[in-house]
Amino acid sequence: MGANGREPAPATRLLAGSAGWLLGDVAREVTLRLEEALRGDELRWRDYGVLVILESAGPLSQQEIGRRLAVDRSTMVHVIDVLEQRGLVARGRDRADRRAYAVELTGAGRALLAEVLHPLTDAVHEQVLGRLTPGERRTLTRLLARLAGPARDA
Amino acid sequence: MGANGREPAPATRLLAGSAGWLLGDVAREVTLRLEEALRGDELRWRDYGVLVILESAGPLSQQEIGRRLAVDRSTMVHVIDVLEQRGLVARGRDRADRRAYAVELTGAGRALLAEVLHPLTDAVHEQVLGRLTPGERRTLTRLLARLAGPARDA
DNA sequence: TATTGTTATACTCTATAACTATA
DNA sequence: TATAGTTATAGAGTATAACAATA
Repeated sequence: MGANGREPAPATRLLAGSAGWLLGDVAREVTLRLEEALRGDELRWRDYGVLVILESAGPLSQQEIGRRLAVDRSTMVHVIDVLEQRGLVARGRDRADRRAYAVELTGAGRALLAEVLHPLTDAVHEQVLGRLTPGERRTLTRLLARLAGPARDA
Repeated sequence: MGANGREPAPATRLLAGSAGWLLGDVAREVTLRLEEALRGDELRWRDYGVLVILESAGPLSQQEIGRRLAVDRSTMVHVIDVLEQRGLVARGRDRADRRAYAVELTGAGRALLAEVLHPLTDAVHEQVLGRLTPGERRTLTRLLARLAGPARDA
């Protein structure tokens, strides 16, 4: 009898009007479609985040990965457990600090990203952004990049 | 020891680059700031959504409100309980269907929206969008409005 | 004394199922 | 028989606190 799959935020399409609300609406749609797309591989948005971080930042401790995702280290234990059981990451030891793991992508993890996950998310972005012309898209990207910068207070 | 307040989505600023990821980053920042701003009035994003929906769509049943927010009716019971206890909404009876409530804004609810909550969210939007010139902002709004339309599949 | 990973535990959020009163 | 609201309950998700190994 549920109305939800397992979405993070409510779908308040009613509030639209200003750029702020529209932003939320569009982003929510992207997120929902991404979660939906990843479901086929039994991955959550967060799992994908771990893999992408490891791909771009090499071996990291569990705590460091959690810090970048705003997830507690105690929560990371299970997240990494699952990814390790699926053979997508491996817990190596950090030779400089034997308390910490050096979590790294396996070949399988790297391949899954390149062959499945990245194309999947590209496709989702394409579905949503495809309504714009290439020129409009460049404009949008430029404006959003201005907004996405660091510290910005009124 | 937590890394979170109670955010919905992880903060993966690392993935930025394309419009799709930037969109998520900016929207996440808006959401975090909104939750933060509403915390002062001990309201969650969802509570605000209920009030806004009632403001724009008049008295509605709990189930209908839940449908618009993608929240189950069993969950709505407590949401409305709290808002009612705070005197922001009232459970009237739907005279056409005595099974259903006709939940409506009270004067206090309407006043809180007008005097506190709407200004608050406007301020948050201003903080994030304020980096753009008025012209850029109009452009952004126009582009997002194109994206926020209904059904759009590749 | 501080930190990484771990575990046990508790708390929050939300849905499912069963119940009631209506329809 | 079906529906709105309610309640009890269960599950997912995630944090806090305490512990072992290491720094």
